Amino acid sequence: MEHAPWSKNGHPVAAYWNMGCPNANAAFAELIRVSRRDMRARCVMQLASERARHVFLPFAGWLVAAKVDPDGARQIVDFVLPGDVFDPATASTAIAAVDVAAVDNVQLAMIPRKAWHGYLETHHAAWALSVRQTAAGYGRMAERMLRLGKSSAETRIAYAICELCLRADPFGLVADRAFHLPLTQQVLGEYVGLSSVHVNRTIRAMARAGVLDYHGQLEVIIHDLAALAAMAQIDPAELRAAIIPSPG
Amino acid sequence: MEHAPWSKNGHPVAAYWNMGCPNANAAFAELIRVSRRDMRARCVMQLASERARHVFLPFAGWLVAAKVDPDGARQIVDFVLPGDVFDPATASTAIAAVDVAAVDNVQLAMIPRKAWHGYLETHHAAWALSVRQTAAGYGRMAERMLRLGKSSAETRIAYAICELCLRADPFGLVADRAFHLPLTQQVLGEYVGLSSVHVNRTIRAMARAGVLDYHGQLEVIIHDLAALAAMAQIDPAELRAAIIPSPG
DNA sequence: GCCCGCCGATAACCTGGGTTAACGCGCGTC
DNA sequence: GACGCGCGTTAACCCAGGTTATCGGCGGGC
Repeated sequence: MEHAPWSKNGHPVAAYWNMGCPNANAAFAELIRVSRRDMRARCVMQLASERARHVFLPFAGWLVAAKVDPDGARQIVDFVLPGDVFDPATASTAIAAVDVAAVDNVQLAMIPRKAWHGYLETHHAAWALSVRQTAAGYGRMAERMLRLGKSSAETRIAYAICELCLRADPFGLVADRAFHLPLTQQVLGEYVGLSSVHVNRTIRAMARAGVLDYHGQLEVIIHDLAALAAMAQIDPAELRAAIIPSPG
Repeated sequence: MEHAPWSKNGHPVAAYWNMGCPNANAAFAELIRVSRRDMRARCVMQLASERARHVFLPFAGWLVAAKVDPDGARQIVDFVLPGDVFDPATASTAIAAVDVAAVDNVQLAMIPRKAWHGYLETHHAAWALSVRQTAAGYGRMAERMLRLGKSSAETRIAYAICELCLRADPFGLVADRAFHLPLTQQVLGEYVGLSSVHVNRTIRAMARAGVLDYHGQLEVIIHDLAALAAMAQIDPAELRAAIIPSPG
């Protein structure tokens, strides 16, 4: 992993949010400069129902937005990938709806919410991108809710793999059909609403069926994309359009 | 139900979105005037993955945002209540993420998306309200996702009743603890991810336990709010803050 | 008036996935 | 090098909730 990627204008995340506008570039760089952080895996940065002070913008590594129920079971509401900006605020904007934590080691910016919203109000292209990101997040949650409510374990897991593969792709993390999810089976289970044991059963069965291959820590190789998409009950192109915020 | 409520300045939904500003008032009234509709129960106004042309603003009656899976099972992603503005667009903003349909008979405005977004850009208070509504919707989905993924039937249903009671309240539809949900048990099941049979089993058990009372078509009376909140695993005040977009 | 379709209510039966427990492996610590 | 711990893997058991079927009531259409 490269060193301090946000300091480089050429970093894909910076380019994504600057959108080539030198004016925005300076303002954005200043926002980042003062709010960059490194966090270790599992570090919790925001607790649900505490004050929401920052939006989160990872440059490298993944975050989770999650809720924990009284018995300690965790449901992951969404992953936050490099380039995504995540605002945990609820209706009463001072309070966070969810916990935010690092999945793996993360380089990110924790930007004060007011500063970020000020940036959006004065930089129209960034604002428009933010609107598309929000809509994309809504689309993802709708898709996942459908599967959480109605679908078999196989469908849920196949869908999660498709979704995360698509989302990981824009920043070139995916070579062909082989890619790395920085997730334990436990965490994947918290995402799709299954126990880690059943995640294991299901993934193994998919591997046995020749649909995909994987090695520890979810190093995934998709062998039969058509079959995987069928299990996930999606059309890859359509899902991409619904779920990936296109820049520009 | 009163006649053509949108034509009256005093209508609570209009007041909510005008926020007393006479300028906004006129612009808002014009938006509504040209886009108002009446729809019968179950009428579908938007199909997922078709072009998203309108935002939906009900004045009376409820809408659903839902997805249908290949076997025809429907998952309700969110309800749209009087005063809520719902934009079904995805990441590629031309396409809708979800179906939108009327739950019961509905009086609403179907406002062209561009016109609505233009209104928001030129009326700051309305824009701020819209941001809070979006955040509230996110908070609701996060809460419901937690329960879809992890919780028992009892918890899911108790939560749904609490949520819908809170949301129905702001427009004075709730007298004490008695209120009406315009839902069949089938529809409630599609909301919480349960079969209608199991919804019935669970609600009956709750009634037998003295927590609530109800009569056909979900005419609900809450007898023991504390017990219901405990089942739902919520604190009512906290949930309200997270989920209800306060005006102003 | 009759018919029909929708909804609530229940019972009987079945299964997908949770739970628990046990084992092996790789990695970091001391 | 020994130990501990997190993770993947598998097997055995069990139950919450799905499925199917049946019945009664109610409202709407003709």
